[in-house]
Formats: sequence, structure tokens, C-alpha cells
Amino acid sequence: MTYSISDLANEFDVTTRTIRFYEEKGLLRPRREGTRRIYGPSDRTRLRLILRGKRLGLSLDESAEIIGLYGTPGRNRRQLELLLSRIDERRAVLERQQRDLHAMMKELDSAESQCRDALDALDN
Amino acid sequence: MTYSISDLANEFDVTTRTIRFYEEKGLLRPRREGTRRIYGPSDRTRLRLILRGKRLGLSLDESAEIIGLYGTPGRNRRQLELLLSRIDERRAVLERQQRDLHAMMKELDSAESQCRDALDALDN
DNA sequence: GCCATGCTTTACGTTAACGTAAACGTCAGA
DNA sequence: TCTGACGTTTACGTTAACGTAAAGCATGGC
Repeated sequence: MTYSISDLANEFDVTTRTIRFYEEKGLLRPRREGTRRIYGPSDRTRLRLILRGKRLGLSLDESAEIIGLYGTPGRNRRQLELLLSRIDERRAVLERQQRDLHAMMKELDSAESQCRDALDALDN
Repeated sequence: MTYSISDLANEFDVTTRTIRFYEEKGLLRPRREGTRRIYGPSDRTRLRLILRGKRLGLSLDESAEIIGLYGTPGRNRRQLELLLSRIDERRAVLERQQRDLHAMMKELDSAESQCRDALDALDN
């Protein structure tokens, strides 16, 4: 399965400019057919991961780093241990986000309750 | 309880410039004592909410909007219903973030497993 | 009286993540 | 043959969220 740049742009609802920008930043490396970019399934996956990172508020560099964590398990012990600690760091951030998310959810719930109460009061 | 600008800056680990910037953007409204800014508990809370928003990847405008959702339950039915729909929109975003967060967590878990396996293999 | 500390305003600088426009190649279809 | 849809590179523009001076007021301690 291969994709053109606008295939991906349409599927993920971004502009082609955005996709080229990600390539410029080293996040994507499509092969070329002449001058045209040809994206394979792995490119598509990387794009998915980048955009997921964005929705979580990550910078492109951060997304790049995280994507780098999946994949090459490294060679020597030092590298592996460093990798493990990076993973832990990331997890800590995600766990904090989870708590923040829950807190914000609760506040939305309470705001909705108040809102519904006010509406009920209007209905008398 | 009141706070100076550097009290808050220290507590939340941001610069005073950041706090003044938030005020400039209308997100904070400390009272003044002469020319000095004096922050009360509610200002402190707002700052907490803003920074929580940031950790979730929200822009300052988005945080401002969300903070606006808590508080004034609005007057008429139209306003209340509009408020409810805003709340629903926000909740939808948070739910998506929750899914994204879970997915990324799982991938980190799997990366860690692979990493540990590789370490075990080195230990023979 | 003087100096350090902390506050103030004003203003220009910086970075990330694209948007936007210009100018050009290529290829299938009328 | 020419037009329109799609692709390319190059390059300058834009917005958000601060950073970084510069210059000045106030005040408490030595």
C-alpha cells in the first residue's frame, strides 16, 4: 500500500504543507518516484503518531523522540538503561496529564450540573 | 491570604513575566496596592487552572474559555444551552485525549518490555 | 545617605509550527 | 495543443507565548 501526499493530507485532515514540514524536520522520510513523494504504511503510522502527539500537546521534537523510543531497542546496556529512563520520564508526564484530565473532567461535570439546575429552575 | 507576584511565580515555577503576560491577556486581574500587584486566592486558583490547561496542550485562549465555563451560569435559556454545548465540545476533546493517552501509554509499556527483554538477554 | 532588593512599564527579540504566494514541472484527457 | 489537476522547491509572513533588556520608582536595613 502506498499513498500520495494528498492521500495522507486528506485522510488525516492536514495540509500538504504540514506533511512536507514534518519531513523537513526529519519526522518523515518518504521515498521518491522521480520528484514525487511516495508514502508507505510505516510513514502513515509515523504521521498518525505525530498527530496523536499534537493532540496531547507535544512539540514535534517531543513526538520525534517518543517515536524514536519505539523501534530500535539499542545495542549496549548503557543505551538500554538510558532508554528505560526516558520511557519512565515520559510515563510520568502522561500520568500527570491523566490526573489533570480527570480534574478538568470533574469540573466540567460540575459546571454542567449547575447549568442543568439553572435550566430546571427556569422551567419552574 | 494574599500573594505577591513572585510568591506565585515561585510556587508555580513560572517567571513573573509569565504572570504579567497572563494578565495582559486578560486571564488574571489582581488588585493593586499603589502600583504593586496583589493576588488573592481566586487569582491563585485561576493561575492553577491556566497552568493545568497548558499541561494538557491548551492555548491560553482555550484555557480562558474553559475557566469562563465555571462560574457564571448565565442568565437566559439560550445562554445556558449554549454553555451546555460548549461543555460538551470540551468534553469530547478531553475524551479523545484520554484515548490518545491510553494508546501512548500502551506503546510505552510495550517499548519497556522489549527493552527489559533485551537487557535480560544481555545478562544471559 | 546609600545600596540592594523587588516591583513597575515599555519595547524589541525569539521560537515553533505552520500559512501563503510565486514560479515551475508533468501528465492525462478534451 | 492546451488546460487543469496535482506535484515540486524556495522563500517570506504570521501567531502564540513568552524571553530579555533597559530604565525607573520604593523601601527597608546598615
